[in-house]
Amino acid sequence: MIRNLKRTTLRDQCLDGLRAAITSGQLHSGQHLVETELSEAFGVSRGTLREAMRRLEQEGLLVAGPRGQLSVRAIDKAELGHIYEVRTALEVLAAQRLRAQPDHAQRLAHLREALARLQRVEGDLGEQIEADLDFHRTLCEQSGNPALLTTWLSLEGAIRISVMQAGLDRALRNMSADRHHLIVDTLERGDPGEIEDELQRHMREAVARLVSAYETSDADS
Amino acid sequence: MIRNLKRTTLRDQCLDGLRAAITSGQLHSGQHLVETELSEAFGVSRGTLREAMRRLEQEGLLVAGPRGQLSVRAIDKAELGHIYEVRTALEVLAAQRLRAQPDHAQRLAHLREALARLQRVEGDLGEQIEADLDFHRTLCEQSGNPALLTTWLSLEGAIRISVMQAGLDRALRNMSADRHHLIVDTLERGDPGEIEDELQRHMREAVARLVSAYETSDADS
DNA sequence: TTTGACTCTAATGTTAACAGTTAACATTAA
DNA sequence: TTAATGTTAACTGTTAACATTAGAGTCAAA
Repeated sequence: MIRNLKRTTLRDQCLDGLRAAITSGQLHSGQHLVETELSEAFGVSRGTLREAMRRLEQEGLLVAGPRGQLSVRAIDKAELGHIYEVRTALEVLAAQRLRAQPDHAQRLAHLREALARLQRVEGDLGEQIEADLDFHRTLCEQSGNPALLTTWLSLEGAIRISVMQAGLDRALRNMSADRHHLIVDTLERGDPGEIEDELQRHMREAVARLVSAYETSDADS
Repeated sequence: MIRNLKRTTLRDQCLDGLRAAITSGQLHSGQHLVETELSEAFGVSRGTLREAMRRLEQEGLLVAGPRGQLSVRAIDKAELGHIYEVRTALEVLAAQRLRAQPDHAQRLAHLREALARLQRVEGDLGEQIEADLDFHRTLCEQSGNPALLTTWLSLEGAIRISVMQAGLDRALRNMSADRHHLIVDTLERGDPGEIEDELQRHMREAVARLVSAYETSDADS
């Protein structure tokens, strides 16, 4: 099979590298990023790095301070709630649209696949968060609405930061494939109201988990 | 009175200038943008311009072709439908959240203000589209959820391009303040289902208008 | 007519250096 | 001692130049 070869620019490598560093916690929330240090660390020039940073800025992973100084975004409890409110609305729409597709059986199969992966990696914290996000991303992909996926992706960075801030271990405690099983089952049954309720509940619980982690870390400090 | 001086970087000026050029139709859909030409036109270096372009790329106003060549995004009928589907979901959420705020009366007042402007400019095409977007943006602002506004803004560029492609005159024909009056009235009455239905209808009609404009221009060509 | 090698050009990718600004520290004078 | 004023170091804003590559065009040989 002949595929398009992918050309990878330094800028894109920086982008991926930075994103990974942030979402893995190597660069923690609030940390100030110095262009000169980073460009040296990546072995690229400042101009190249800056383009990547501008992108991350708009993705919501970085925020600009008064003098243009970029730092890793910190997300408080209120913002977390707001983000998940939007996220929920998007995924509810995704579920409804998926259901309305003529080939929804096939699309559901993709979702079941993502679910299977989620079960497979149960126990591995790093993999589990990836599998979880993958499941929800798949839901948006299979909605048949690319704009919906794009919009969801614009929230993904912020979601990852929230999880990272809450602490991987805390965030994932009580988080299992079972809950996602419920979503797929509900989707299969196909009652729109039921689907919405199930997703609302799923998200509400996720927020509660993350917020509680915030509070215990508040107590620590 | 001594005020804080407004610090405006060249990058941000380029950003605004480019956005304006695109959404005003000076740069038409599909047009290829050459860095060297633009940087010369703006009187800035390529590096500075590139940062602005990267941002517009992620805003969805520009798309990158092979070898990184950026051109003004063209939106087809299918994409238009997808975008408005997401937009509708966001605004429905905004309306529901606005309604749930403790000071929703005050927030509704802001919306009425935007409505008044819409009535005031009736007739002036350029102003009308601005007032229309302003109304819907205000709805998101007054939802009390900043993340919702941010997400909506990430669609605004694409929406403007759609309108521009459809042609200002065609897009705005049949578009009146009356229809927005209905939204506010429904919001005031406060029945969630009714609010959703009204917004759905509003958007469905908007898409129909825009798509019909596409088709007549298809016939022209 | 087509293929292949070659050149040339135009555009983006990338870099290094310069300029301006801020914040912290050192110095001086009252 | 302290408050005002140099002074310096660090960082971002900005630029100009160099590197690389896709694409068009040319031309000769099969």
